[in-house]
Amino acid sequence: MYTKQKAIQEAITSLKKAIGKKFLVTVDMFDAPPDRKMGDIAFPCFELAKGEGRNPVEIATELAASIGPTTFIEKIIAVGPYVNFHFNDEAVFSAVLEDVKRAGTKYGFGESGKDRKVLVEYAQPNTHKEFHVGHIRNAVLGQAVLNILKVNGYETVGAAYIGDIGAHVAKALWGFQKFQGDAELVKEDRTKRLQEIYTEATTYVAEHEEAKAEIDAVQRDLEAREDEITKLWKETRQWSIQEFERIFELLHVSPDVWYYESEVEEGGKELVKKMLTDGIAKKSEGATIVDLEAENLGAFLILKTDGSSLYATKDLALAYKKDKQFSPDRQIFVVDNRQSLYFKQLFATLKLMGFQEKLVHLAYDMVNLPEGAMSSRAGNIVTFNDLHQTMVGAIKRETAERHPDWSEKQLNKVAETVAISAINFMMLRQDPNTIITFDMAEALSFDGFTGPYILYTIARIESIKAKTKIKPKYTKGLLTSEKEEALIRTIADYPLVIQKAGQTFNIASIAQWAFDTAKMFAEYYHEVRIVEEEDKVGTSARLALIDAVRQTLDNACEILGMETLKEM
RNA sequence: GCGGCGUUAGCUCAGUGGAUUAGAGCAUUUGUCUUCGGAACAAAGGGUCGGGGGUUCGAAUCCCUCACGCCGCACCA
Repeated sequence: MYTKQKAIQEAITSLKKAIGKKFLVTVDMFDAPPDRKMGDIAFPCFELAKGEGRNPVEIATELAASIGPTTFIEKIIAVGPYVNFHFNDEAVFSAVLEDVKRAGTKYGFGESGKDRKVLVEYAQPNTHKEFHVGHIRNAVLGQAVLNILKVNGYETVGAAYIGDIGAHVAKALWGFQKFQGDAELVKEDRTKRLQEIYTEATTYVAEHEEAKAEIDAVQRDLEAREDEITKLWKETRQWSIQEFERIFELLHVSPDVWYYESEVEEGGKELVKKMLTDGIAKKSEGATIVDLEAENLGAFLILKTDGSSLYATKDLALAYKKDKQFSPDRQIFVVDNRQSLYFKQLFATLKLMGFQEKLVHLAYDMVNLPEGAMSSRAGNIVTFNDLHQTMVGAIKRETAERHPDWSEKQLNKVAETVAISAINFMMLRQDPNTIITFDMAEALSFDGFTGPYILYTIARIESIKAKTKIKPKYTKGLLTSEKEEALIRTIADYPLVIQKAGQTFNIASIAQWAFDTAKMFAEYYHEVRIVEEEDKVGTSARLALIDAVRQTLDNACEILGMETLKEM
């Protein structure tokens, strides 16, 4: 347990003693007072008063008067219907800095997920199409969820699930044979070319009705694993997969296991057969469905009339496959919110089948362009490569101006790191349930609420540390300015932010915390001279503080998939 | 038609288990800096929290209703 949590426990113990057994005080009842001057934590008395049929203001006054100071709490004052607890700054400050020093890269880690195992499915791009900014949101969000669970003590499994089969693949392969043939294709261009072919094929089909039958034939041949088309499928599929591996690595997205739709298709069909025998599924209008009318979820289609599989066919099989391989307590599906009904149906069906694990659909909204939704069929998409290259280019130019003496290699490394921090932060700073309107001009601005601003803060602290020989060491009573206290408090808050995010998956709150903290440091830096060679004790204390800021920011960046830098 | 989500400053977004004059970033205007990195800091202007009604001492936040937008509702994924 970290200092602030300990302090809250002290407040709980005191309150319990004062109230007695008639009312249970818990951690999540505490609020933050609107103004720090009013106290560090507040206990609202509304609920307690309601139970006793009394005035909350009166109760607050009584409670405050009957509670005495403890190790971390020095004053207890009633303000209206709230009992406000003021921390003992000296005790809390040194304990917080000690926490960070002791835990280091693990500061903020908790154990709320101890002995529980969660599997997160995310990163589900389709092969034969390009990876675009919408896929980035999915992959980066899923990875952050995985990270926050890990940090809270859960055992985790991250699962990518690749759409490597189905109608879109058939169309792409048909298009490849028709438009590409044996023409030369260099390695760097091949996935981009696949996307072009897909778009071209879509346009062609719209104008040539007869092409549809040809594509259907390709799909049949493919499902029958006919030699020639299977060879082309395997080859082109591999291009996409290699590209995904490259992109994931750049984004710090690292699934533990990769599943493919092609490997669960057959198992899914068998499962449907069994469901028919068991009476869970039935035939309807030639297709196979699960009747979920009783739960107001309509009919859930699990096999097409022609006996070919659907997304649902494969998802049913995949749920069991994950279970067999990892037996998690919970499966989380990071999939866009258009799929909300689908997942309700899928989960209801699995429940009917006796599936035990807790299932959660973590929905997120789309990434749109200023002119509207992206469509890979129409080809108006911003791909990862477009965004990445534009960003790296812009950052490299800016970095070169700042560091004319740097080598090409150094410039590339820094531009790469800053670009990814900007991309990941952009995707994570906003509530998942809201549309991100992607604007390239805005994406290329690195001021304010952005990843580079956070990285810049860390680089600055590193730079200050590197310029003095004085070692960081906190001495009680030396950090008393308003900004210094604010910084220590935000560091003290961090473990609670992490714990809460582990329960709510509110990754944006971590991004917000990181920005607020970086902002506080910038204000402090402009107000106070940190290194004063003639004041060794004071400098030591300030260095201890800013190093704790750096460490905590670093830890937050790790969760957000942002690598940090000593110079940029 | 039914259901889900959304509507807060010019733009992009926080805040929604009811606490003071509703916050941030960008943009605009004006400043700061011979000193630890200006991807910085300070300040100003800018808001009937979509409309209406209700509950409450008190509502952006809870309830009802209307409007607008996006999405979903059987053989796509």
